[in-house]
Amino acid sequence: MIIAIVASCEVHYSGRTGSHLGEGERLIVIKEDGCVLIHRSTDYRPVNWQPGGGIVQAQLSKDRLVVRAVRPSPLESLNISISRVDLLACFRLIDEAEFHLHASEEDMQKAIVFQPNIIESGLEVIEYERRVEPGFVDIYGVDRKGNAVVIEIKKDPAGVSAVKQLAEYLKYIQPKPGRKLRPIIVAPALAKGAQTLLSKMGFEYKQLSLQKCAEVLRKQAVSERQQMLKGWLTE
Amino acid sequence: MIIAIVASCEVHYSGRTGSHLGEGERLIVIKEDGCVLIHRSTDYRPVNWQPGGGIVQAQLSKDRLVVRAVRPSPLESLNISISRVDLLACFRLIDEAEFHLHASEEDMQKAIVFQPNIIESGLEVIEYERRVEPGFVDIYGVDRKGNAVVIEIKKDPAGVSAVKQLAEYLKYIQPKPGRKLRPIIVAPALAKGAQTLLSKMGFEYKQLSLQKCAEVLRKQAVSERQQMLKGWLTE
DNA sequence: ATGTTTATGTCGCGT
DNA sequence: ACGCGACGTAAACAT
Repeated sequence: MIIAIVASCEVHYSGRTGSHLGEGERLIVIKEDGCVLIHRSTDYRPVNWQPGGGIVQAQLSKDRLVVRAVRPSPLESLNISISRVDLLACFRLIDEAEFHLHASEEDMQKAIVFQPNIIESGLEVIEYERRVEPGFVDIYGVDRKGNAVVIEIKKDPAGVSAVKQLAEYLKYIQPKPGRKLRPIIVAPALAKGAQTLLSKMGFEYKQLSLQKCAEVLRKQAVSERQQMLKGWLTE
Repeated sequence: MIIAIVASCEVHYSGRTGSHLGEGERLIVIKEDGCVLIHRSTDYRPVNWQPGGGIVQAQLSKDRLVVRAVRPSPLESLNISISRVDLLACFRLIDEAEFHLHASEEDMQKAIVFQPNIIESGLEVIEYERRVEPGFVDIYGVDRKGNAVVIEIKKDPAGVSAVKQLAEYLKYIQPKPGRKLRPIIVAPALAKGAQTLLSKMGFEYKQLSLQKCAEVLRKQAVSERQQMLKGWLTE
């Protein structure tokens, strides 16, 4: 259930701080979890609001309709005093769809840590977020032949700056004697000028999409859930 | 102008990261600054959105209405594919009112600077936002007996972290020889564990409400207006 | 255009 | 309940 109201109203807020908004026309939205939004004709953010979880009540007082939303902790209350209603629409929204946010850079890292073979067969991850002087190396590992692998992950097309960043890290990393050091850029794509510098530096590039990582993480979530179940069953 | 649409739709977002939301009924709001909000039947935050400033366009494609909102920088686009519209309402909201947010932490500081006796009679403010190594001391002053007073202001109930922050500042402040240094926490209330640490450190606590500060600032505004009038009259 | 700080930030997670 | 960190944080402000 969701209620959308277009009305002329006055708004008072009092809680962590306080606010007042004089009479004017706004869009008021009240949702079934008790959250309340008051939107003016511009701005992404509501001018006043109340997060869900609290109590919402309405009462007729003199010639105004007063809607009050109170949150217990932290104690704060929102008062909407309505003088005229131009639209009042209630809808029971039928919406069973799952919302899916694709992998961010951190998720790409998690996916590689969980399943290093999405980069290359035989790769083993030794460490991630390894501290080096200028920052953190995303992933540090060893390939099938024992060579050191240093991976820089980008969720956006990797540009010249990504290559330079990786080059910077390499100054502080020494492979074991007799072992090669393989710097690899992992990203969904290579940006315009990056290929040239990449070749010049002798770095490798491995294409990896956000979708692929999301897939791996879904599998991981499933397997973790199964492990948990197994744990309960054997107790 | 504000457009409120209740419709069954599918949403794709692509930009800094990506998301997908399958078919379902939602409330879509499009405002005159080009911002777009997609709300489900719960949650304070929209499930998908686009901040204002970009381009919003709509087109009929086969048997679906596609609304597309693109932001140039960072480049990201929101695609809403609508299969059925249950409500479409447009309003030119007449709303000239000023929004006023009162007494934030900064206003508390202003109130104390303008009228130090709300903290304690005889207090004089020497400096505010005084730079010390780890940050800024909210207020630095001298009490009636010539002791140095260092005030840390919190608009929320002051917790352990506030006490620690004040303690940190003290390391960098030396009172004149023979004078005491009085660290004071000013806040509307003390949070749970703060009292213990406060006593241990030997700090003081002065209760000050946002309402009180708002009152002081109102008086100040009035007196400033009177000063200004007086100035005009004597010109 | 880019970086830094604030927010009635909100939200989720661990203690 | 509190503390801490992440967020498609967004927005304001300074550089």
